[in-house]
Amino acid sequence: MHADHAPPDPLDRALGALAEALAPVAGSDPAIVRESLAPPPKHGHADIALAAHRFAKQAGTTPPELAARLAAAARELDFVAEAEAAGPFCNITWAAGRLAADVIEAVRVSRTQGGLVAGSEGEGATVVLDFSSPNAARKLAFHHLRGTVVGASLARLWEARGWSVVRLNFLGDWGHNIGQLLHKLSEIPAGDADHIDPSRLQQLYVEVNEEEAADPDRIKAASGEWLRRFEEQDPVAVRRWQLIVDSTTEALDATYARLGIRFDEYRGESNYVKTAVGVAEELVEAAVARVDPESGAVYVPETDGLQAVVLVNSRGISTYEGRDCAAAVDRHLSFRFDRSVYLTDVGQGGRFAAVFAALDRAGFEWAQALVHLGFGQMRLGGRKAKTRQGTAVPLDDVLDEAVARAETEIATREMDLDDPAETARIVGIGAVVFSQVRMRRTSDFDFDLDSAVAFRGETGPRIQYTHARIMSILRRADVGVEAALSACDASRLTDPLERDVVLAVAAVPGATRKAVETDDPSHLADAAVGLADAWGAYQTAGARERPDLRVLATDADLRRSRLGLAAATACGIRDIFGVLGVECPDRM
RNA sequence: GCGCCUGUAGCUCAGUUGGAUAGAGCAGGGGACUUCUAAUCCUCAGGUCGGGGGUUCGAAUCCUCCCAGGCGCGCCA
Repeated sequence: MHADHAPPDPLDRALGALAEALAPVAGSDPAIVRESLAPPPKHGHADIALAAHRFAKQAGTTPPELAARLAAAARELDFVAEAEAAGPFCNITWAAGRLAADVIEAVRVSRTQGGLVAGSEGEGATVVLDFSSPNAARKLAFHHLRGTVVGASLARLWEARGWSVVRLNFLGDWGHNIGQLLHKLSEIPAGDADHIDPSRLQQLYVEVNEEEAADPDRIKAASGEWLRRFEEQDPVAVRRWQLIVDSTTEALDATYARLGIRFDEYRGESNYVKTAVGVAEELVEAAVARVDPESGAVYVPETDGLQAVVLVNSRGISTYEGRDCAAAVDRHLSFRFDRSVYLTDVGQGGRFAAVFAALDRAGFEWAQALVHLGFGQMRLGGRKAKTRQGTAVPLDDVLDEAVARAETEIATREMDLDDPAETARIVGIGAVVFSQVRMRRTSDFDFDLDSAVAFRGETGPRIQYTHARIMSILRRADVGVEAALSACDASRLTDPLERDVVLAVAAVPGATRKAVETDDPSHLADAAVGLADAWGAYQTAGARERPDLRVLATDADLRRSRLGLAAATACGIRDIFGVLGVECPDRM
């Protein structure tokens, strides 16, 4: 299943071997047994369980009897510590020392293979990912946050799994708003027109909208006229348009940089305004689209559950959907993708489904590789965070606020840091980023800066803190991560609290696979929380009521074992946060 | 009107495709700093899984009907 050079996954191997051993007893296929293995409810003590109900009839016995037989078979395995029937369930506990040794070794090996999140599903394949999708002349706003952060995370995840990823930003650089600005720029003296400061552009945008509110007819006419001039490649219009786009991307890139994000491609919507008409004609020739005899508009009629799509309006101008079609063609020609992904809010799913289906029926065989991934709607204090001109919350403001709060928090502690401001930046931004990837991709959720930046509970900063505490221990021991992993004798890690940490580390590869399968980085966030929970309980116990669990034990062998576990945990957190886009300071 | 989505603790969310006594975090109560970083940890309390009916050994999960929200539905982007 896994490519040779992907790091080993001991838990996966153990589950596979267990399924192989139990399948004959259950009278079923190993793959089916494997799928049925599930963690028991919280109150149980076992690590993994198999419900015997579904196999009993086939095995010609009752569920409790079969569970007993399964337990007997499981006990024979050297990596199983105990197995027992509890009514119709067979509960299995892994042999702690054995699993720990495999897990630490897997982490050690993974250091040279791209980390615990590495994999090879995407080897040799190219995926184009369209995400963020801002509009010209507007700042990146709060409502762009989710798609931007999740998209960047997916891009890193796919790269870790071998894909060649094209990060593509589809800029809204055409339409009424652009027309307004082309017109408004008439007010700028020619001498200033080499460059427009982003904040100035923003200001012009607000002003022209105010003017339009006061005198709609005049501004709409002027805007339409400028848009037409731009389409005809009028030199003045083209130059103004370029100023707008340059100023916009300058501002956008500054904000993206704060989030550690860069794009490989900016493709503006305006590139497709004309080519979309040609693509629409192709769809008409393929009998997928029609020309409305009355209006002259080109549209794809409603078909089996898919909404109708207008490609060209009655004035002969392409619509957004028409441009989507043209852009899809362009992406195929430019990148020869194996998969072309559009990450937008879930509400646009219907539209994309209709567009993709139209391209497919028109005979573009690559249209099968077009997929829409939706993310849940963001709410701000229970209200819809909508784009309303001028009133949208700039993302930079949110980031500034998060960093400011981290600064305040840092000021209250005694830890002396080389660069408190830099730490505050990492913690504040990390808190915001983590809040976005924590939820399942498709869940709507209510964003509240206070809870995102609370720095306690299931937050980025708490996980960063866990990592920093581990690094602090390694510093005291004067040992590096690699050395600690190599020197570890994991068979000494037998305390239940240590076992929990081992299991949390062991869960990382599986969580990554799940994230890939579901195109959802939140499963990685879960694994990171699991690491922080397990390590936090262990380290705090060692520091308080359980001095026998101190990592820096006097017994040299034990100390080496625990340092190895510490290093493995730090690696797990770092590997995951690397994909999620959260930095991990060594001190905080 | 048609279609899709959502409804789980006071709040924000999980729930591994039908399995055991439905889980976390926050907020609330009670504890642990001479100790490897208290941005931590331990503990308690908190639920008719929106409601009714159905399917079966077994339902938060599948079917159906209601109720309450949200989103989309041929010339906006």
